Amino acid sequence: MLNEAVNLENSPGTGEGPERRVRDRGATERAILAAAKGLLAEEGFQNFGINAVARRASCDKQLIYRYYGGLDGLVEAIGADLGTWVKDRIPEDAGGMFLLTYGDLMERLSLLLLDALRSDPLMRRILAWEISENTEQVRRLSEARSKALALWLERMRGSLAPPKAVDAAAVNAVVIAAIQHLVLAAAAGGQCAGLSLKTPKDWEKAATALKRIVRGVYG
Amino acid sequence: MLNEAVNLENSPGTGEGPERRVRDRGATERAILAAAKGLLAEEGFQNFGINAVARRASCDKQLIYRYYGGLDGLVEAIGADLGTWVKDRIPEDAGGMFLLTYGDLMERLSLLLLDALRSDPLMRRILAWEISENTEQVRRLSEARSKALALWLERMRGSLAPPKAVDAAAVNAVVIAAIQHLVLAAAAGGQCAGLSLKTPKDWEKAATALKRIVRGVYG
DNA sequence: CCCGTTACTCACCGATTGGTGACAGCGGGG
DNA sequence: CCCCGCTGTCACCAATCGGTGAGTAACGGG
Repeated sequence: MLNEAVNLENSPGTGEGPERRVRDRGATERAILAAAKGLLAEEGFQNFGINAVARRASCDKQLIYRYYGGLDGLVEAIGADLGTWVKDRIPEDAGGMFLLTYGDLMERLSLLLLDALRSDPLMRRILAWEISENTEQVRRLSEARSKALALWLERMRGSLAPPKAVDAAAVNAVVIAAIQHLVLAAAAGGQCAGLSLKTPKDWEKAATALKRIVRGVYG
Repeated sequence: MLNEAVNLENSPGTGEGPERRVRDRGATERAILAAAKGLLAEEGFQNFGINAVARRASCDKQLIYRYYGGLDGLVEAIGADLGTWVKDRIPEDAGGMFLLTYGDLMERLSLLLLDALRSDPLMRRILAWEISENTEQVRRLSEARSKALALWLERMRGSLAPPKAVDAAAVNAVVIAAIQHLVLAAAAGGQCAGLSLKTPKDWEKAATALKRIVRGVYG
């Protein structure tokens, strides 16, 4: 019923067939993944859904089901893609790696992580997602992100052992928590606990405080 | 569902059962606000909407529009209600206030804030909401929460001045950021940066690390 | 040439969302 | 008394959501 005006002919001769979609599965898959990552990074997880991704990728949502098995699979693909994050963010020179003390190392790492997160909207959105939801979907993505972070830290740390006097794992977790929350709060509202986080000058202050904290613990 | 027995008399003398409200605007308004707070605290902001609140309050959503002017007004009412948070969370004895140093104070305050947030799901959800969205709605709620926190800190701090050698505002913001993120991550996934945050023993570790950090800065 | 596989599109489904207009029932004031 | 206003209920709207089944168009091997 109501099938009027459905069978319009689109004869190939007249005018131009606007943007002919080429039959290239690989390209389509890549377009979908890119659309998903871009959408998540720019809009956040709130409006992240099958329809929105398909709209952004300019393809039918059916293809998402076919190629990725739905949103879950797509999210998983994003997680897998996060593995490349590490490679992109490791300075290959390893120039600063003649650092002497664990304090030197952690100070440097803290600032590097701060900058890395500040310049990575996708990572931020995933982080915010982790905190706001606890579905299986998010949990798997979270695991991939956590693993990427751990790998990054391990690569950067090298073979320098932490001091035995303090519980370095716990202290580092607290420091990382601070960094992550600062970045998230800044991206969302431009401030955290009364401290403005907008201008480079603001960030200078935050970085100084962070350094002081790390130095206070590790000397 | 099946609201039969609504129009029964509510004579004050009889032992009445479960809280029946009959044409009582005040009670309805309170029920709506309570439903909104409970829903936000338990379910999070993801499924927080007119329909859900009305469902939980067992009333028609039209009343929410009438009495609060929609979700925005309701959220604002929650924000206003947050003012009571401070009063509920200040130990009146002020017993520990013979603290001598700023370091003593900040260590105590950090642990108090950690526990306060750990035991307050509503506050946690609002915090997560702030980080995930940046609508006008959230911004106003965020402001109320931020103000409540600042007031709490001020009341607890008393008249003890911070040392001039460090940028106490920035350092404290970083510490607060760490506390908030630890609590949020724990509530969501039970861990943060590889540090498990489930058992009291886990929290002991985190608290120790936090204390060490504060002491490292403020001596 | 035909024919099957593959890549892709479209129409439709039920459910739920935010939002609005109309209406019923009670109660107090004229 | 009647009437009006307040409280609460219901039906309905358009839009969007995730999800599915059926159909179409290109390609490539025989």
